[in-house]
Amino acid sequence: MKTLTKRQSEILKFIREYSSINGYPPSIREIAKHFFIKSPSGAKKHVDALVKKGYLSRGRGARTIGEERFYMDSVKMVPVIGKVAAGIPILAVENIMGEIPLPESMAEGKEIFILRVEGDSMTDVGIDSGDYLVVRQQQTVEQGDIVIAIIDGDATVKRFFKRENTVILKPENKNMNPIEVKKGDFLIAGKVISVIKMLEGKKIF
Amino acid sequence: MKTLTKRQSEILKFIREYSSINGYPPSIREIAKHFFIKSPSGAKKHVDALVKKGYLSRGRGARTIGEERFYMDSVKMVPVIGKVAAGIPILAVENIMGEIPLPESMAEGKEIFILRVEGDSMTDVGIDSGDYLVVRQQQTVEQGDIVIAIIDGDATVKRFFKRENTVILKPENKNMNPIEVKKGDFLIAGKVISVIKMLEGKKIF
DNA sequence: CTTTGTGGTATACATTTGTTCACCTATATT
DNA sequence: AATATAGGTGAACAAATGTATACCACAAAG
Repeated sequence: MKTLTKRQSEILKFIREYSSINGYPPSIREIAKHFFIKSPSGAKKHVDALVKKGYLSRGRGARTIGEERFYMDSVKMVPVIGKVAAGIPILAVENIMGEIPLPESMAEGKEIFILRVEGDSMTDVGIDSGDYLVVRQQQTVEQGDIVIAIIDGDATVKRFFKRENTVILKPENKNMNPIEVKKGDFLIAGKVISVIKMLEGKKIF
Repeated sequence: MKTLTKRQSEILKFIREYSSINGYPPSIREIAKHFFIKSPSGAKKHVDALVKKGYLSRGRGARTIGEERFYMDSVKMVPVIGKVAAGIPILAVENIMGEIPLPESMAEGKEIFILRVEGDSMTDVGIDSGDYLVVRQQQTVEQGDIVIAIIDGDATVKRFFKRENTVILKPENKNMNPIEVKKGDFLIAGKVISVIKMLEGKKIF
């Protein structure tokens, strides 16, 4: 990647910060204003230079500065699900808070999403409140799998056991008791395939 | 959060996909064009509705549709460290097995690396053999931090406690005893900032 | 029955924004 | 000395974009 002048790198930094805060990039004139450049063409030259050097891309109309992000093909963008709204499918836009990149090896399969854990139902297997779960959406799970079950519109993490006519959803926490539910009274949203713990208390979003 | 009509949710989805691909949001007219709506005001009404319901925000000029609480994390490549070779700095090329992409929010800071856990010294806090640790390289750690300590060239995970002239490295496992080491007999390679558990037994490499 | 929300067409207009051109000043390179 | 790159000013213009208004139709809620 070609090197940038001090000024160019200041301007790239501003564009990134602005985009991150607002969700859309600055206009040429806004860049000029921020750096006290009195003419739009002054700012435009910097943007042109950054495009030429491969740091930015441009579209046609107004305010179309894009950041050139070239992900390797091993990167997969995975949606992060917020509060699950009752009745709405878990992967509906209403539930998606954002997307984060994960390596393919952590997110193999088609319908992968991430959920934030609330509650202490699985502390005995190292899944604590605030942790993030990588979940593969699937209806059929196997004996003993850790699953996301939706009961009364609420998403819960439990270990799955099948009985003859019912299903046992067992919390991995000595202080909590397993729940026995009939088929039809719950939905399996998917299987937990990995757990991400943020030890410094940070949130992904 | 208020529910969306089918149409509104289609349009929100389009705006997110467009923004994710281009780095800037679509214009009102581009939305109209995509959905074969023949008048810009037709599309504008949908955007207005999405703003009113709290899913979008707007700025002043052209192409200023912002996404309320929608985040796209950027990618950071993080090296995965294999067996730590005695005497060689942990981040030396000899120790690096490969790199995986992680979101910035999981890998904040300069010198981040990933280690695979071997052994059961931290099972009581949910860190099991085979898990991956995201570690920030730093010499100074605080009371109670989970750290990577190098003793006799071997990397081990322990909880760190400082005494007057020694340091206690405590395994979080009821069956194991804390080790007391003198300053100089060990090295702090870094602090564990997050844990990744692969439940299906897969390896990152 | 009236109101509200949804979803749309059509037209006109104001504003923002991008772009170009001419010209200026440095600094570094050939 | 000539040339390229970086950084900038100023004015004029073209294009893209947002907005307002009027009007239509349908469905749900009061």
